[in-house]
Amino acid sequence: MTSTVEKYLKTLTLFEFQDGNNRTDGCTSSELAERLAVAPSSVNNMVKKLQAQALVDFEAYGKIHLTEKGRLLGVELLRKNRIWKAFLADYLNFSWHEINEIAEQLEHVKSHKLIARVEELLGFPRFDPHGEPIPDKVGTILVPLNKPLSELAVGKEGYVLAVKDSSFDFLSFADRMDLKIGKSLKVLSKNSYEGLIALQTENGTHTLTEKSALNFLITCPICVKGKNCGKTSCIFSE
Amino acid sequence: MTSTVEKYLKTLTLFEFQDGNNRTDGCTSSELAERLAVAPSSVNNMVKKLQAQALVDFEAYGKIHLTEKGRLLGVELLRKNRIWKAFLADYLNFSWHEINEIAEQLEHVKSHKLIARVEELLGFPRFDPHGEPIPDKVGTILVPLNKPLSELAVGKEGYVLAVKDSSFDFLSFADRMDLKIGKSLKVLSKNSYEGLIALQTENGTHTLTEKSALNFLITCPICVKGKNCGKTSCIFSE
DNA sequence: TATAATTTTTAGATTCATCTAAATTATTAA
DNA sequence: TTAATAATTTAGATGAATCTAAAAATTATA
Repeated sequence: MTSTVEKYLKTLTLFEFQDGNNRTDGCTSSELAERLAVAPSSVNNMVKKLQAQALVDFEAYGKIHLTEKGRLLGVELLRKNRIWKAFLADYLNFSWHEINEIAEQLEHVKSHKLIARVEELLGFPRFDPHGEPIPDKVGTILVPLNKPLSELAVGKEGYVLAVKDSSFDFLSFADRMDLKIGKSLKVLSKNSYEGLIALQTENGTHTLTEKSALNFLITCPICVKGKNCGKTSCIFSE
Repeated sequence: MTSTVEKYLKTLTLFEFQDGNNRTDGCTSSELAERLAVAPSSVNNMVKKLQAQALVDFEAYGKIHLTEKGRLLGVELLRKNRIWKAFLADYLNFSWHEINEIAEQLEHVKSHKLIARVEELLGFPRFDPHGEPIPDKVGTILVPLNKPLSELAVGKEGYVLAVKDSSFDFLSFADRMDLKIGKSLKVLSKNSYEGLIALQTENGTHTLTEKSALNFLITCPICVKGKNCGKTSCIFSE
């Protein structure tokens, strides 16, 4: 198993869990090619090899689907990636936007024991610093309830569970507004004509566009655990 | 800079600092080939490429020498390797003989900031868990005073600075006698006819052959810092 | 010093992952 | 339904790092 193969499997797994939901309709060669920043013909080439190892299902001109074997390996990579991210943030004080590049290298280190020990050191976290769920050892991914910030009504309160854009510019922007994972917020007002949302964060008040707001996934500290908080300010009430 | 190139540079650097001394007579292709577990022709091929990048000096049928540029890169790899080893031992409780394989993967992760942060987390250690010196950021390697255990007279006391054999069997054997890095010992008696040495360790008393004793490098906790302890039981006195 | 043994180098092949450019198949729109 | 457009696949090439087997050079031995 080369680390290139690992990269393909991880990316395919991310496609399956896009938007927190299981997606079974697979992905196309060109979608995969774009995500991997590689030519479509390279994907085509590699997918044939993956098929020969029973890691994907594929037929000419069709969609690419992970097999159960491929999915398990892909989820394991996702697990490694997110545990390392948590380590970089918690133990080495890396900021949000510096983490991705390093974690992508660390995830390819081959040692089950290593990742288990790091996980233990961190106290078995369930989410990485971007708010993404960390799969457990048997490959189960717990996807918590959430809503994009853009759908929150005025007066609703919650905290940031995850962000969907991981570009440097976006993460810096989020940093400035103090909209980091775990930070709480309240919707102060909405201007639906202009598509602007005013927020109270732990930092102060900020205004952002609906388009950016789409990239923040919000949840409720009680409801996310499977309970029901019953508050009217809860983003899941009504 | 591929990680294969890094492996070559690191191994060449280890040749230069063999036995704690600077060795300037270079190494041959076949020596390098053996250490890297690769065919001599592969080395020959690669050395030409390294030369094209001014990382080594080499001419046909001659010895391989690192250039200053190559040496600096090699020492940096050594530095990374040893900092990771310290991390694996101190933070993740890996045992002595499990560390090598994992550190060899971690050392190729590309991020100066990462290794600097890990070093900081560990409190800027000067030696790795095998007792090998950790080069500093400018590539200086501090080689502490030491003597092989086999040269210690009866009554001398010291502690284990490093071990020279890193085979699984040897390290397990050392573990059993509690002759780990940093552990103290005293020479109780010597049977020079049979070549046996009796020791008091933190663990109890043990007997080992002169041949094994050659693989333990011993030092004095005071003298190693450049001072002079003055005790008669010091391994550097008389 | 000539010959044998060893070491080093060359030559050519292989595997992995990628590319470009051309050919093929699928999809969309007129 | 046919032509235009887009996506996918094939074919052939490239670069990295390796290998084996044969040739050349060096070193050791008789």
